Amino acid sequence: MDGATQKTAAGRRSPKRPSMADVAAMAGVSSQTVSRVVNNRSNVEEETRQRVLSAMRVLGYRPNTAARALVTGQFRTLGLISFGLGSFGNARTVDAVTKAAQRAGYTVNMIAVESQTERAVHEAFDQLTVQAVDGIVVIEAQILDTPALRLPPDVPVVMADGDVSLRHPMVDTDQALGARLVTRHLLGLGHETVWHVAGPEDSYAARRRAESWHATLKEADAAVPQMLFGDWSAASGYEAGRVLARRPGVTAVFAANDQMALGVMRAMIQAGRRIPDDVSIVGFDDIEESAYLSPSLTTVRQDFDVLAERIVSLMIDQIETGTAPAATAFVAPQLIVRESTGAPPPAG
Amino acid sequence: MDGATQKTAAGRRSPKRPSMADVAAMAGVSSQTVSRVVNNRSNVEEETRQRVLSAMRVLGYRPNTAARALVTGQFRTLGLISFGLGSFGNARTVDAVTKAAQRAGYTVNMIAVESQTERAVHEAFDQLTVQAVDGIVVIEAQILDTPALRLPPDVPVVMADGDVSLRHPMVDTDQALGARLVTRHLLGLGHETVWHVAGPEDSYAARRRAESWHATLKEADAAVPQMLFGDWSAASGYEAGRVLARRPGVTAVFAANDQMALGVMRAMIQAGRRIPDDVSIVGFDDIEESAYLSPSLTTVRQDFDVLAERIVSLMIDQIETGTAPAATAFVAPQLIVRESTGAPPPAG
DNA sequence: ATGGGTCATGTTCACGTAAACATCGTGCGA
DNA sequence: TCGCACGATGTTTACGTGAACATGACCCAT
Repeated sequence: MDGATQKTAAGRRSPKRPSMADVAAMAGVSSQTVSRVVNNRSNVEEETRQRVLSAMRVLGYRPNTAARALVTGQFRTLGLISFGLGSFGNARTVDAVTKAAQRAGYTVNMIAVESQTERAVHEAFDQLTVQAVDGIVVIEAQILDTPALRLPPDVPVVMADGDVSLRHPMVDTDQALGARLVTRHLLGLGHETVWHVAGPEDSYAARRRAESWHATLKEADAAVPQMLFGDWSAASGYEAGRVLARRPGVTAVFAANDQMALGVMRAMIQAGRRIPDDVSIVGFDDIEESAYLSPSLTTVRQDFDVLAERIVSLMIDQIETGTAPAATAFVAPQLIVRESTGAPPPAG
Repeated sequence: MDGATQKTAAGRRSPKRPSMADVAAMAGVSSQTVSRVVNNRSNVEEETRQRVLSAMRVLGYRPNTAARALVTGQFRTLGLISFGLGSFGNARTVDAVTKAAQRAGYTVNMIAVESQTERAVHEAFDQLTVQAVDGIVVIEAQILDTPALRLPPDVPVVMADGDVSLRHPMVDTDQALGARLVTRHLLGLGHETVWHVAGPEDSYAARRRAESWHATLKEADAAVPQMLFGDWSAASGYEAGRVLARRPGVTAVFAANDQMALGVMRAMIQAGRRIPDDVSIVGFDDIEESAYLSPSLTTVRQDFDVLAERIVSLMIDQIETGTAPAATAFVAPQLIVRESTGAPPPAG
């Protein structure tokens, strides 16, 4: 808790880990030669290399990251900031980024911002810069909206789900395309218009989906009904669904994610509406459950693996070249048509 | 890709970060005094401390983790190993552990093992020990079953979902209690017996749930039907559900997680069975969706936050005392009764 | 044959921090 | 009044690595 406690916290590892010097002594070479072997330099004679390698094996040598980082200034670690793994999209993104980073030889350091109070956000970033990272991936860029948040100017940043106006490279699913596919699909089935249950107002992804839904309706000369807002949760979708169920003439609902869609479905079913006979419902994300609901849910599938690959490669470019590419990359999503959508009821 | 590339990867941060020496110079003290201020030592005069603090602020000083770790041998970082965030339980556990670790001043370094081949597991652990961590949390202890995997003997380990036989402290939900609650609930409703769709055979959690289901049936003198196996996915639950739907007399099914329960539900509904009138179905996990299914799903809720708190505190105990408590802690889960369970059909 | 270039290897040093030890002043008890 | 303990601060050093530079052997072209 205080200074004294920290002093006792030294956690002695009894048999001191072997260092390069130990390996060098056993192999009968200088520690610099060991360093060359460890780093795969070309200018080491094969026989020497083998001798060093076997000494390393015998002693169980592991390079000391701290010492290496101290010298090179690199940590081969990425920081990852989000509001947590609660939402499907976040969890999938974090999972995919972690795996992509691993493939590139980087480790991922996770930071969860528990609330968007200025203090919480600051603490998270402090922890990350005090901690050793070569770059920061921001999963939900609204975090950056915190007033007076100054990112350390010398750390590369890549955003997933951000806004072009923020001065960092961004990689995201083409949310607008996804929403357009949904809206056109429903209009194409004969629905006069499409209602929308949007995600929270401060989410860039939610905003882009809503804007595109709006634009697509206008393009098609369809009426643009009042939009409802949720917070991504099934509970909020359920609330919105109860409102929509009371409204006659609602034949098609586009929820901004699958969980809200599920809530809408339940509210509709409870109100006696059949899906898709009376109402068509579409989600966004394609969570694993969606294919097994009854009826199964029409939705939009994002390619998180491609997304993550791009994020990581953009990140590593920045780290290795030291320059910030102003790139903004969009990954195309895919409409998955299932049982929850169909033609509007004839009365319609 | 090769050595030469790494050499150019030096990523120069133009304006060198200030070090303790810089702060010391500006404040007119020795760098050791700066160190004392940074570490909150008591023996620094208040006026001096203020002078140092203001110099730190002016220069934007941040302690260098690598240098500190090199000296202290501590990183204030926990390694977290799992198969990824694909499953709900994993994602929730990782999320909660991250947040708990953060509260304790630790950062979390995630490693995903992509497959359980010996090579993949080894790579993951190598990355983690090369990387700097003070301890390792293993989310799915089957990872440790990999033959010839030698954990570095000097790194503290805590398992979530492991087996007592493995020589590490473990913290887990009381899976046996959860399964017993489910089985008793169904028997109490009048079902003659309960069928079980288990998780994969190599999962300790799945095994404990299955064993407890079995034992509870025997205690009640109920017949113990043949157990089916899934892989946690809704798809595998669906397959199992199709098998069960063909079988007359199946009135109650306990699936080892909610996603498989969902698959079973869909198969039953497709086969024309009504839930819960004809068949009762129970899951495990209480994923967010379960409350909003139609019918909503009876399930078992795990307390991931308590779990994570215990994991982290056990971890930190080990790190700070250097000793491994042989503790095994179980966290009690809770049965959540919803619409998917009811009395068996009168035909019986 | 001799000088310059190349390759394997060794030596020295810096990175930024905290521990261990040294120094200096100050106050207090005998 | 003297000596000693204690508190504030400074000095030296180790931590493990990789960069820069140094050394020596050997080869090839003139």
